[in-house]
Amino acid sequence: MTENESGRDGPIEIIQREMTAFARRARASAARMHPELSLVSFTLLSHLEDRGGCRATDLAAYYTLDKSTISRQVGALEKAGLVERRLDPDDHRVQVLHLTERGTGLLKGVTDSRRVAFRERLAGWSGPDLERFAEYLLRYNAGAPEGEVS
Amino acid sequence: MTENESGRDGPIEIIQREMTAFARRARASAARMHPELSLVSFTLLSHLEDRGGCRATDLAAYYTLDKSTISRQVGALEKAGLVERRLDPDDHRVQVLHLTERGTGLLKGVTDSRRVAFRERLAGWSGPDLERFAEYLLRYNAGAPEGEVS
DNA sequence: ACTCAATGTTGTACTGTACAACCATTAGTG
DNA sequence: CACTAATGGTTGTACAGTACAACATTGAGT
Repeated sequence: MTENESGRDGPIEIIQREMTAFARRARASAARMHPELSLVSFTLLSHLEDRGGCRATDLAAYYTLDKSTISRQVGALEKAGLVERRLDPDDHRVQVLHLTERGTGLLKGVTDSRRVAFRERLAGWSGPDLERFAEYLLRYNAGAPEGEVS
Repeated sequence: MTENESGRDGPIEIIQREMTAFARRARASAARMHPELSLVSFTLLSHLEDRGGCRATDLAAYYTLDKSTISRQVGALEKAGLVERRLDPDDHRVQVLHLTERGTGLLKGVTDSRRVAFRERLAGWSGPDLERFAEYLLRYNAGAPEGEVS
């Protein structure tokens, strides 16, 4: 092994820098595009839609966020009428969270316009390049350290 | 063009989701790894090192941050002894920012340990895959919307 | 010389987040 | 069964990061 691992450090440096750059911008960028739904809210709502409802604890575990953070986020989403809490009849500690109709609608709008933005941004890419890039990202994120599953 | 642009939407959806997931985690992840230097501080210090010193306004423009944000960030970095402000003799409005010795040292430490982390995370990747992934990320970020150059 | 632009700092406010203390409820054990 | 422990959630508090607007200082252009 050479000093920089046989030239692997070049690409690694770039990957590090570019992922970091992206991360630094993403929140603000998302906020500019969708002032009505932050990146965090968007992902929480998406998760709710994917799962067809889940508990606050599940969200906390999935996103590695504190339960208090989730509690307040969900509180805000509820106040905005995007989410509703249903008491679980079997376990009265639990509130099952569901998208409201309004939440579903807003999520759909934002999802669509995000898709359009990504489509535009990736417009010049060939099909195979898109597929490889997607695959690389999956692989990269799958290797996330302990407890950072998404 | 079919409804979903000839199957391009699959990968696009994945790219969107995975980039977003990464962005959501990056800050907290960086903070866990390096409690002594936030992701933002790290990038500011890096920029200073790259450029060999620059003005607060340059940082603000480069990172699309408000000048007040930069002012306070730099203030904190200065208080921590990582950065020093030198009055520009030609223009007394300007402070040229430079890494201190301590700043250089800390930056080096964090940079190294980040490199190690990324190396580990990408350990199973082939050379060509690393290169392609790096290339894709560059290309992707180069296509960032207006004013989001890094 | 006067006005205008550029550089920064400070006051204020909001979001996202964590941690710790707490309440309510359920589960496990002697 | 009764008590203790674990689980689910909320609330108090604190901090980082950020923006916007008002301001002070300094330099530039007519």
